[in-house]
Amino acid sequence: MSSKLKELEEKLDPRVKRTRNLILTSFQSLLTEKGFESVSVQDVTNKAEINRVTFYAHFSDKYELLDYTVQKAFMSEVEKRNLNMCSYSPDNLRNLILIVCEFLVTLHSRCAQPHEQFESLVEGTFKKHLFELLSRWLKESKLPTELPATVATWAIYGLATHYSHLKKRPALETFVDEAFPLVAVNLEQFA
Amino acid sequence: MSSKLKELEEKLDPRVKRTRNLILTSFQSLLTEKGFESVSVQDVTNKAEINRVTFYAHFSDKYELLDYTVQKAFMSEVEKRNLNMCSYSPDNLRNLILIVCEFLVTLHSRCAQPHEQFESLVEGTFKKHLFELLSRWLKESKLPTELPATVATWAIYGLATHYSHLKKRPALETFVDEAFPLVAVNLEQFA
DNA sequence: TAACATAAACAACGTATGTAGTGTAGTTTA
DNA sequence: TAAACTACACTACATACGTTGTTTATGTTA
Repeated sequence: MSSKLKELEEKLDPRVKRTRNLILTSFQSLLTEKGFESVSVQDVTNKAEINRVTFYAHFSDKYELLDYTVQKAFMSEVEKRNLNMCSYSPDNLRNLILIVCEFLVTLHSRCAQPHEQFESLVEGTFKKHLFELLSRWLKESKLPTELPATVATWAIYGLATHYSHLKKRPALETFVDEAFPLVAVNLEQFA
Repeated sequence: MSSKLKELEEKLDPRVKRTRNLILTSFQSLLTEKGFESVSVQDVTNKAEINRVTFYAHFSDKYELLDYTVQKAFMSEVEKRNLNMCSYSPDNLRNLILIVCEFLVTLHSRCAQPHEQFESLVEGTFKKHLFELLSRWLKESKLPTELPATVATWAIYGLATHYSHLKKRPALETFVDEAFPLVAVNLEQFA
């Protein structure tokens, strides 16, 4: 899945790779500086030292750029922890919850004044991939998996959002201990 | 809560009420015609026959307008079914799930090509109110309610989104029968 | 009804967006 | 290495956004 994506990316024209990376890194550093809402396409292309029009050859707008960024970040996390090709187990679930929490905490620290609109956008992208992953985990089951996978996806993302918004965050492990059973109830039949 | 809001609105300058209504109805009909993404502030004010600048005296942008619209719609649904001031019971939960599903189905029928960004925005607003409602339901409990309320909020909204996106939707009652236990597991301790 | 307060209209401005056309320079393939 | 391809730069344009200042009209209060 994501390895296919990598292959595709590696075969690209070096100019394209270069430009895309310039856009990505400029975008990320601007995100930390000023926050998503106040970053313009102009800003990105200025920092990347490319022409503004070139930007539109790669992304249709800054929302698609955000999408792409989030997707890349999530996939690299998942691969790092080898969660991509496994099936449901309590341990895997714990790790997954953990990843999502970490991801959102990091996101908040790396993005100045993350406002609602921004978070909504990230959420949409992120959940899509989370759902795919969970569906893969439950795939071998003979039971219907759509609804449990849906509930789990949303519950995990919801809990992680909650955690990342707390003023005084407890230790991540502590939180995951509390959160885990709330998600696991509906998945245990697949263990 | 929402009654307070109504009181406030009724004391408004008639000119304000008039203008706001013009904006709201124009917006809604444009939503059905062209879909959220392709509606501009200009469009709204043209149809409402007010000056574009006047719009900004009422809403800071079209996103805030959407926010306001969703909020009003949700609250009126909740009040219609008297779900506002009660506490957790299986029956209330069923009705709540039902409302949310209906809301999203209606939304899709009333909005041309609802795209991701649009749905994300609706979701943000909607979940905020859903969470408040559920928290109110669980309030009297001595148990901690934050995490269960969070999970329930997200699970309900997730399931409703899933339902509203199905090509061939089963009868609403049937779906709610399936969905209900997945949400209720974590709330039964409050019954 | 007179005095006051303020909502809305109108004109004008600077900025960001997204698109189109043309030329140039870097990349791939034969 | 020559030919074909295409990513990028640059110019230009039409459109939408959000704000400011001024005037007019409508509503409120004394």
